[in-house]
Amino acid sequence: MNTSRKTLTMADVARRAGVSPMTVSRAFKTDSSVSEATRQAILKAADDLGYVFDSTASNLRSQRTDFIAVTIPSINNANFADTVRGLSEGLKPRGLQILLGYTDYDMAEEERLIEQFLRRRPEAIVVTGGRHTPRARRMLENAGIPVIETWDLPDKPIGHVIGFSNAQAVRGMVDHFVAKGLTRIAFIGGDTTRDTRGADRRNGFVAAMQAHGLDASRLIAAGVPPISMREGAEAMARLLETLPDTEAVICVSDLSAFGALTECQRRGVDVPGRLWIAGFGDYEIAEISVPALTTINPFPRDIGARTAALILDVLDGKQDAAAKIAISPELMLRQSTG
Amino acid sequence: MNTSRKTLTMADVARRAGVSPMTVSRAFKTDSSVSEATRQAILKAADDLGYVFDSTASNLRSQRTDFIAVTIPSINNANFADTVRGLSEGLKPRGLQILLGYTDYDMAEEERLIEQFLRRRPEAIVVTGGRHTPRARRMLENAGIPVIETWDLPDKPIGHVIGFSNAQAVRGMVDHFVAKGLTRIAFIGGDTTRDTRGADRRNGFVAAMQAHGLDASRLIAAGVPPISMREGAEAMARLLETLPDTEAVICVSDLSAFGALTECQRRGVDVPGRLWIAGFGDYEIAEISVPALTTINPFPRDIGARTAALILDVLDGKQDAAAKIAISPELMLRQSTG
DNA sequence: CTGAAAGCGCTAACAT
DNA sequence: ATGTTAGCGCTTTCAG
Repeated sequence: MNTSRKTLTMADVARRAGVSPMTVSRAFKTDSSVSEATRQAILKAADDLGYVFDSTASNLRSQRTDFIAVTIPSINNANFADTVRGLSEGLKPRGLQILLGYTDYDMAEEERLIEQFLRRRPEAIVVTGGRHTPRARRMLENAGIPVIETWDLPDKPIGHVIGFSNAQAVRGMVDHFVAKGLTRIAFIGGDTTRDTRGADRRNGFVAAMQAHGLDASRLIAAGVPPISMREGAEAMARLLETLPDTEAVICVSDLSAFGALTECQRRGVDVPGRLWIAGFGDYEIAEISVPALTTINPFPRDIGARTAALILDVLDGKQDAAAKIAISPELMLRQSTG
Repeated sequence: MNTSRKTLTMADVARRAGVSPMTVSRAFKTDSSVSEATRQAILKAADDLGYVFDSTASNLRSQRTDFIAVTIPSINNANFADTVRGLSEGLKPRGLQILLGYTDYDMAEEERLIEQFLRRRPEAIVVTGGRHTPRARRMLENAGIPVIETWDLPDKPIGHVIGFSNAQAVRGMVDHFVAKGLTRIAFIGGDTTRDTRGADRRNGFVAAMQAHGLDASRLIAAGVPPISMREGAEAMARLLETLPDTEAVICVSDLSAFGALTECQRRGVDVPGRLWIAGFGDYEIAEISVPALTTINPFPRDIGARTAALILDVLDGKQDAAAKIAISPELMLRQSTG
């Protein structure tokens, strides 16, 4: 590792290539007007010297960073990872780089992250969810860059929105169960103070049950979000002990649903024979587990891909009004529910 | 969204607070010498105006970005996510921010990413694995910043190393199976050209089998890494059809191992009664699936935490020699292997 | 504890 | 197609 060499600048490259620094600068931009011979000579000189372009200087002078700031609740979540992948693939052709941070499902942490990110002068900022601390909201409103809220359809969006109603998605599942003749339906979710999307799903469950005139009190709290497989299993154990006549369980995510399923397997409770189980997210495990899990697919990758496309349009000036793009989650019926 | 307001600078804040820009600069640094009254007045003025500190200018002038560049093979992998979490938690107290990129298990993509990252002038760079393209290697060697290779123990490290031998970890599992009297052992892995750690695991399997004088040819290629649960299931289907007398299968990861297990469940093949299955990574699913999966825990979070600690030491000048920290993966014996 | 001057390395703007 | 000049918004450095 070479730690001693002094920093090389474009002036060094220019001297070696026998041109001005400005020409070096142009040679490093693909689209600019430099003769091909000159460009090759410059790139060769740069390579010989071991010059590395300095973005920090470029960023300041050009007032462009080519960063897109993105906050997600957790880095360890296949759904959000898919969204980031969709985003990243859409942005890469334009040389935009993602500045990724995770909030741990904590709005105070989100606020801190947003502040840090805005100081880095990103071209746009993407946040997960439509609820924020007042200060975070103010910072986003005044950021002077495109703001995109995802994974939700907030009533009062800050800027652009690409998402779906978590409550309504769960309602569709409840409606399906009720149509199949079930009435004793439970919900396994996390502490509602943290994961606002999880809370929205739970609220959707309660509202849907009440709309059908059914008991909406079979609610099992599984701990602090994100709910793990283990916590799903523990919640299922409690459900089986306290409300053994339950006919179906909707879990806040596929991970907790799978955990719940394994608890049934350990106890010899037949799924779907004695109990139906459903999740949320359409993680790979839902498709492959035995039995396969009924779930809701919110198309995480599409959310990312469409967010990327929107950002490019906005930066190109092709989109001036605030966009509101509603994703339609799909109910995926599988063996775990009959 | 306010898109029109012109950019505010420290000079604006200084004017409003009745001080010089330099004092404003000091007020924004926690440790600097400004009277508390002045600092409060300045922060209030900044808040009133809606001023947001500009890191791009700070970065250029101070020649510090507080970025730590990190490349991982995939963003959608719980093991790497845990490493990033450990890293991030260790770096946060010092205000260091992770610049995260994923290579898709592709060394050419890694090279591109490293080049992009180095232009951003990070304080250090962390890469996953110890194999790189020649050019990537050269860039890292000449970067002039600490380089940490993780998740591997390369023969010729570039700088610091924090990891383990993937081959040796698998060897330990083979040894265990052989000690239990098994001889017909198979390996399910991906195309070996991409995932070098996966290839190392496969090589470790072959070497261990040969060391025991056993047939090492029961190798099922499951496709392009990363191997999904579904691909694990498909590989198991092929294994059961072509080599039905196999007694145990070691899979390149827990995800493929779980997929393989589900295929056995669909076919009524008893695990561990007729066949043993083991994975790698100690993902949550290995612990909770029924039967629980035998696996190897490489302590991903520790890798991240120790990498963070090392970076802080190096930046503080407390560590000058290249560190080589060997993690000892642990064999986790569970129901899927007897 | 506070201020003035200078400059980090690049590129916008204007020449030629 | 290439060069010159100036300056992006901070912070280093030196004074007081």
